[in-house]
Amino acid sequence: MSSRPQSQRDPAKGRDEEAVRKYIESLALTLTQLGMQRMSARVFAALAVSDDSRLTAAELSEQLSVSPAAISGAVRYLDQVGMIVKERLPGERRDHYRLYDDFWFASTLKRDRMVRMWRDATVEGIDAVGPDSPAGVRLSHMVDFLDFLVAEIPRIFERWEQLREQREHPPEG
Amino acid sequence: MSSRPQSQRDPAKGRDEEAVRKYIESLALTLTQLGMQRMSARVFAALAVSDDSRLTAAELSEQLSVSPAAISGAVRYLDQVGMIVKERLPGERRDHYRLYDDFWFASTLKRDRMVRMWRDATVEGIDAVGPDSPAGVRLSHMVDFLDFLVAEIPRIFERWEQLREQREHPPEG
DNA sequence: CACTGATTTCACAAAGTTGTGAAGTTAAGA
DNA sequence: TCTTAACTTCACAACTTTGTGAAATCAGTG
Repeated sequence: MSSRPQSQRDPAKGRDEEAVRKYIESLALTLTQLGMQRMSARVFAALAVSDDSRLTAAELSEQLSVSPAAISGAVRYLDQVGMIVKERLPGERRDHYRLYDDFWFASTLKRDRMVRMWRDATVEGIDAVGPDSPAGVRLSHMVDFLDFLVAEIPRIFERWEQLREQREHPPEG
Repeated sequence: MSSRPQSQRDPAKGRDEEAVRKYIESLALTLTQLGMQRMSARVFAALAVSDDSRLTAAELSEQLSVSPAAISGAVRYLDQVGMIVKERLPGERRDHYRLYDDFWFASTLKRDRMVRMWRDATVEGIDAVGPDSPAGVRLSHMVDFLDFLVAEIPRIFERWEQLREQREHPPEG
């Protein structure tokens, strides 16, 4: 019993397609719980494991076993939030969808926008309950925290960039 | 025309109930878009604007115009993720639900758990596509970033605590 | 220990979301 | 300009989620 009957790694391809499919669904599930639409999450995951992070709608449709219509809707969303680009080389029939390498920024910028919305809504609330009431004071603290967060997000990414650069060009050659 | 006919600020109460209700819905909407369940978001918002951040199920039910059953479900969730506490003073009939003042921690800890899940799922993915394939390299970078994030989150809160302390006890008395 | 008010659970109805097939639109190549 | 492959849009059906009323459970109080 040294072979794996169901989850077989094909030496030619170098990847265990069964496990890849499982991973796609597992990553998609996590992203869904984080608030991403189901199909968009699956498309995202499929692109992430594709070797050149670039697939056509037809390939996505086949790999995920869904209709082209579903792909169309999913990529529209991913495009809007800036996580993928649609590419068509001159003289080509089909679009390719590419994952942004720095999609972290894109997805986090979206969250940043939400925090700002939260903050702005809360400022309205302070006025409504009265700035000096206990609730008003509490809401003011909330705004302080949200302002802090908004200011902090760019710093986090700076730090990540630094760290990445250090890894790619270590101090000692 | 110096009075506001619909959105009236009652001097006795010191708050514009109409505007408060609007704020509750607006905050709830934002939180929903951030991934919180609708009713839980409304309960959270209602507690945030209540003067002592403490309401009974009946009060919540009335203020939000929903059944006690709906409140029951919403507070169960909020309790699970640690954003509220259920309190009943000895010799009382009804529970009070209180907003954690440092609910930021709770809500962010939940997100932290998600990031870890994402990270762990991705490690599985690396094995599936082969660590040396282009996809494998890309997924490794993803893991690096997620590890960075997980490490960063506690530091952010440390910084917030410092800032808050400075505000409350400024260097010059 | 029975009574009563409060909360939770459960089955179901209403509302919302998601993916499909089919029809419509766009653009490359003859 | 016509043909055709590829993508998008739309109405609808399947599925999921959410909130309700009614019944059950729980906890104080006489």
